[in-house]
Amino acid sequence: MYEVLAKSIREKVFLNEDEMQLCASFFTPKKLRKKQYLLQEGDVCRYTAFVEKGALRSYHVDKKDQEHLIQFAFEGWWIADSYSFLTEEPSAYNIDALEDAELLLLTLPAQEELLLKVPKMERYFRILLQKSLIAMQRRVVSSLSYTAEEKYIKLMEAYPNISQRVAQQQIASYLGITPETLSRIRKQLASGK
Amino acid sequence: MYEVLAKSIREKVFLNEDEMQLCASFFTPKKLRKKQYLLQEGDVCRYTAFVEKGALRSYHVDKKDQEHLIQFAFEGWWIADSYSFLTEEPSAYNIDALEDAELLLLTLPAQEELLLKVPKMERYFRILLQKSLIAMQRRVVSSLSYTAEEKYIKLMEAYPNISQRVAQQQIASYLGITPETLSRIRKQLASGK
DNA sequence: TAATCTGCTTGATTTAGATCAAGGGTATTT
DNA sequence: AAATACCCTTGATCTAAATCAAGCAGATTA
Repeated sequence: MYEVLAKSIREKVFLNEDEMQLCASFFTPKKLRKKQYLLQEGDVCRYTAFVEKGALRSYHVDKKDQEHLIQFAFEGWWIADSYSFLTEEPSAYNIDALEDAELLLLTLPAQEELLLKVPKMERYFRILLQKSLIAMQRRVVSSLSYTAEEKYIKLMEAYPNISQRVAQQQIASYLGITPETLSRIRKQLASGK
Repeated sequence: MYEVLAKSIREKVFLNEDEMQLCASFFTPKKLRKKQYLLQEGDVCRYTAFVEKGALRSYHVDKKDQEHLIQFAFEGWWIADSYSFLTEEPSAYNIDALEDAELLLLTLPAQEELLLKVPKMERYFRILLQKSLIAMQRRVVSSLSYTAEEKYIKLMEAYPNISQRVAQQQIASYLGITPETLSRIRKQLASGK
């Protein structure tokens, strides 16, 4: 159950077996069925979730009822609404499972105690956040600088297997375009290059 | 010279005077004139900069020579191209001063040593990154979910004084719209609401 | 097996915002 | 004080992508 997490941690900091065990003890395992919510708009985000298996997404629903995908999370990734998690204010986002999933949940008090007992984990989270920030920043640049087609190509280069895991409408939502536009782009790329 | 930094640190972690002094010793002060570069595209980003005074921006120039503003940085903020800083690969971005500025620079080796000598700073940087990530995420949601006008209104709500500090074209670039469109939006909002 | 969903495609039309172009005001430079 | 640069505004036109609308194939359910 904790292999993926242990691997994620060991890539960034050195923990001995005891520390790793202690660390694991702060997490609660949870299984999620496809389409099941981990977080619904209006609720406080009580967990940061580590994905051991499966796939989740976080998304925002605008006033025209359109979904906008904020983040995918596959094996080895974390997902949450950090703002709601930290402030305990109701979330404006939703998180649900795109596939059946196995998660390891960490509450805010558990995280705080974990960081007290295993201070090396400060480093783990710092490095993690650094990487997330770089990815987010890249996405901002992408949304500012590129056309729909360029954004799609860049996404496919960065995550070549993503189209095997998630529906095209999810990818369209992530890119900030409509499924129709994505379909036309793919047609265009498939034909005359 | 280090007051703003010391305040930023004390808001997040407790350091005694000695630790604070030690901490400060890893930074190099630097003054930048308006329009002067801190980082140019193609160079490796050798510093993360803490802004003690003044204002900077990071931006990307696309193939049509258009600038896209990634981030503003005023007093108390950090700025860098984290990707280039961490990987030592050439940066795709530029950073320059919007106003004369006073910076405190931290190189990667200096940061590493700082974190070794003052491990509490892991926590400082973690908290900092958490906040940056939340802000970035909000920006992604904004770019996916809102119209130009809504994005502008939200920016003004979040940073009411920004228009006194930076030119409208910079704000337009940050929002991902043209200066013409921003001008029209402002006219619209000023008149009949 | 038929029936209802769900996801994808394709076509016609619309639209938000971009682009192109010009003019005016206010700093900054000479 | 003139010259130059920079920034903002306004108008006319264009365009990438959205919206609206159908139809179809594969999966799920009855």
